[in-house]
Amino acid sequence: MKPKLTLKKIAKELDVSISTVSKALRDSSEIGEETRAKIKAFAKHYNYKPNNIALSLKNRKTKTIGIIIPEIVHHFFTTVISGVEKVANEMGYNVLVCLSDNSFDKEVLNMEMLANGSTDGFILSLAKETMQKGDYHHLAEVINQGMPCVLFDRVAEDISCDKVIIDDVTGGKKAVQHLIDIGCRKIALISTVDYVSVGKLRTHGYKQALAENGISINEDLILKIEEMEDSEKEIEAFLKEREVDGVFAVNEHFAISAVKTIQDQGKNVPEDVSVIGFTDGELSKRFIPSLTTVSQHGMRMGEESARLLIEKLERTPSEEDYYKTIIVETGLVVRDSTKSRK
Amino acid sequence: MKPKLTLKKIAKELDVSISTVSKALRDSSEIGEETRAKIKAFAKHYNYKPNNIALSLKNRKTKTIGIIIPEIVHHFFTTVISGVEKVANEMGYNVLVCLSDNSFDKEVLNMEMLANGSTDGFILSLAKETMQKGDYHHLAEVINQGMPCVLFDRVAEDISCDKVIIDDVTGGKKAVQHLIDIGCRKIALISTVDYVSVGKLRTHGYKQALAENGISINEDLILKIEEMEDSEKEIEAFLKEREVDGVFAVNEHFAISAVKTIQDQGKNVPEDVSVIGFTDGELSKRFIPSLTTVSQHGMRMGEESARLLIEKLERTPSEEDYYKTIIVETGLVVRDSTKSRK
DNA sequence: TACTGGGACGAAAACGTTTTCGTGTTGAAA
DNA sequence: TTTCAACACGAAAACGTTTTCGTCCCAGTA
Repeated sequence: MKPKLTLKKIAKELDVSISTVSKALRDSSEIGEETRAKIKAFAKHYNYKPNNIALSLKNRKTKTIGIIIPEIVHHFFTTVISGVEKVANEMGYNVLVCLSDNSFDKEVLNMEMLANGSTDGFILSLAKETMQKGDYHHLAEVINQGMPCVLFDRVAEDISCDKVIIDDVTGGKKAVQHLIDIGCRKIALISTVDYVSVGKLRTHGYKQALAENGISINEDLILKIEEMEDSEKEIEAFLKEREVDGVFAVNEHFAISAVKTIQDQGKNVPEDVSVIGFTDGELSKRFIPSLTTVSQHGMRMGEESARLLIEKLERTPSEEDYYKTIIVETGLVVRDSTKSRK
Repeated sequence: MKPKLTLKKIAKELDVSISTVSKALRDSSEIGEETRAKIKAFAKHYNYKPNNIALSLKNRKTKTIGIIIPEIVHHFFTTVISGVEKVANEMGYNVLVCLSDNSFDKEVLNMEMLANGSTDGFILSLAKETMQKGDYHHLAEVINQGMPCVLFDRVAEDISCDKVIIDDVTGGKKAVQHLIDIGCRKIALISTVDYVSVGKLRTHGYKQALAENGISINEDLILKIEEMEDSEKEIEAFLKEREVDGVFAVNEHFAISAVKTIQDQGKNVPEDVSVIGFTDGELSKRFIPSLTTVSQHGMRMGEESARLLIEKLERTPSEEDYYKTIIVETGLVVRDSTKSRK
C-alpha cells in the first residue's frame, strides 16, 4: 500500500521547493525549461493527482453540487438525477445525492450537512412535509449565505431562486382535452392533496379544460389522495361508486390502480373507460395496456437545473443577480389506454 | 448576504485566540468556565457550523462514500442507493453518486475523480464494458492506495475486496425448480451474454435445476442477449419458433417482453406458459398479470454494502485485514404469471 | 568596476480546522 | 521571600494546495 503522492513528497524527492513543483506542473514560465520537464516527468510517472480537498479549501469551491430529492424509488426523480449527472460531469462537477424521504427534518438536516462546505450549490425538489408546513427557512438561509439553489418540480412560490418546472396546468389541460376529444364526458380526476403544488396545478388544468369545453365541473368526480400507502384502496372505492368514461390521474401509480380497478369491474380499458397518467415512468410504457401519459421529461429537467446552477456558480459575483424560471414543456404520449379519436 | 462564520471571526469578535475558540466549542477543560460559556453562546447565537472541507483536510477523512452504478434507471440500483443512503446517513456519512453508464472509460474517470480526496471509500457495481474487458487496474489502484472498496452484484473474482452478492445460482435454481414443480417441462431461459457474471450464474442455476430433476438440457431453449436495445425483437423471434410451457428470464425487461410475445401469439399466461423474472422491480408487482419473480433485495444489498464499508473505514489500520463476502439470499415471490401448484 | 535587470527559484501566507506545546499569572506551600 | 503547581490561555504546526513576494546569481551595460 503506497500512500498518495503530494507536492511535498515530489519536492523532497527532486530536491526543489514545493512552490517550484506546483508552478512547474501548472506550466508557469517562472520555472526553467529543464526543471519543469524533470518535475512533469516525475509526476506523470508516479501518477500524481492533486488532492481535491486541499483544492476545495484553497479555492473555496468544491466543484460538487448537491441534489436532494424526496424519494429515489420514484422513477421521475431518477431520470432527473440522470440529467443532472450528465451535465454536471460534462462541466467537471460531482453530484452529491441526498434523500429527504419526504420528511421536513431530514431535508433540513441534509441541507445543513451539505451547506457547510460540501457543495457549491443545491438542486432540490421539496419534501411533501415541507410543502405542507410551508416552512422554508432552511432554504432562505443557504441562499442568504450566497449558495445558489435551483428548485425543480415541487417548488415554492415564496422562495426567490432559479426554478425548473413543467407547465403542470397546461399538461393537465392537454390530457383532459385529449379525453374530451376522443369523446369522454364524465371524466374523473385522481389527484393529490392541494399542498403538493403539482397536484394543485394539474387540477387547475383539469378544470380549465372542462370549462373551455362547456362541461360542468363535478366535484364529486375529483379524488384527492393524501397517503400513497392507501391509494390503491381509495381509488378502488372511489371508482366503484361512480360512472365515468375517462380518468385523468396525476401520477403513474394512480393511473395503474385506476386501470386495475376498472378491469376488476369487468369493464375494458380503453373501450369503456379511457385513462391518462402523468409521468415518465417505465411502467407506463410496458404496462398492458400501455398507458397514454403526459410526459414530464425528467432528464431534460435535470439537465436544465444543472445548467442553471453551474451558470450561476461560474459567474463572477459582480454580475447582477436575477432569477430565472425555466418551463419544460410537457408532451402527450398517446398509447393504448385511450380510445382512438373518433 | 452574510458569509459563513469561522473560528477566526469568532476569535476576533470575542478578542480571544482561535485555539481558545476551538477548544471552548469542543468543551475542553483547558478553557475557563466563563470564557467557554461566552464563546458557546456566541457560536450558538450566530449558528456557527464547522467547515467540512477544512475538517476533511485536517482529519484526512471526508465522511463521504462514493457509489458508482452502471445505470440509475434500473430500479434495482435505485433501491441499492436507497439502502446505502439510509445506513450512511445513520452513521454520519454523505453519499456521492456517480453513473458509469456501463462504460469502462466513464467508470475509470469517476473513480479517479473520487479517489483524489473526495471520498473515503467506494461501493460499486461494475460496468458491463468493464466486465467484458476484464480490466480492473483502476480498482486495484485505489485499493492499493488504501481506499476500501465494496463490490456488489456485478463483481469480479480477481479483485480482493469486500463483496455483497446474491446467490444467483440458487436464485436461478429456485425459479426453475418452481416451474418444474408446477408442471413445466419445456422451460426456456432468457439470459445475458456470459461475461455479465449474474447472467452466467443464473444460467448455472437453470441447468442445475433441470439436471437435478432429470430433465435434459436443450441448448436451443437458451437465448443469450447482448444488447438491451434489441431485446424485445430477439425475444419475440426466439419464442415464436419454439414450443415452451415455462420461461425463466434473468431480468424484469426480458420477462415482460416474454409475456407480451406469448400473449401476442394468442396464448395465455400463466395457463399455457408460466413466466418467472429475476428482479425487485416495481414493474413486476404492477404488471398484469403480476410477475412471479426471484427477488434480489436491493435495499438489503445497499445496507450491507454500506455497513461493510463503514466498518472498514472506522477500523484502526492496525487491525488485520481480511475480506468478507456477504451473500444476500433471494426469495421467490409467487404472483400471477405462474400456474398454481397442481 | 559598479550597477541593473531579469531569469530561476524559495519562503511564506492563506484557506479553516485541531492539537501540541509553550507561557504567564495566580495561589499556596515551604 | 522563594518555589512550584495548577490554571487559563495563546502560538504555531499540520493537512495539501496556490500565489505573492522576495532573494540570489549571472550576464549585460555604462
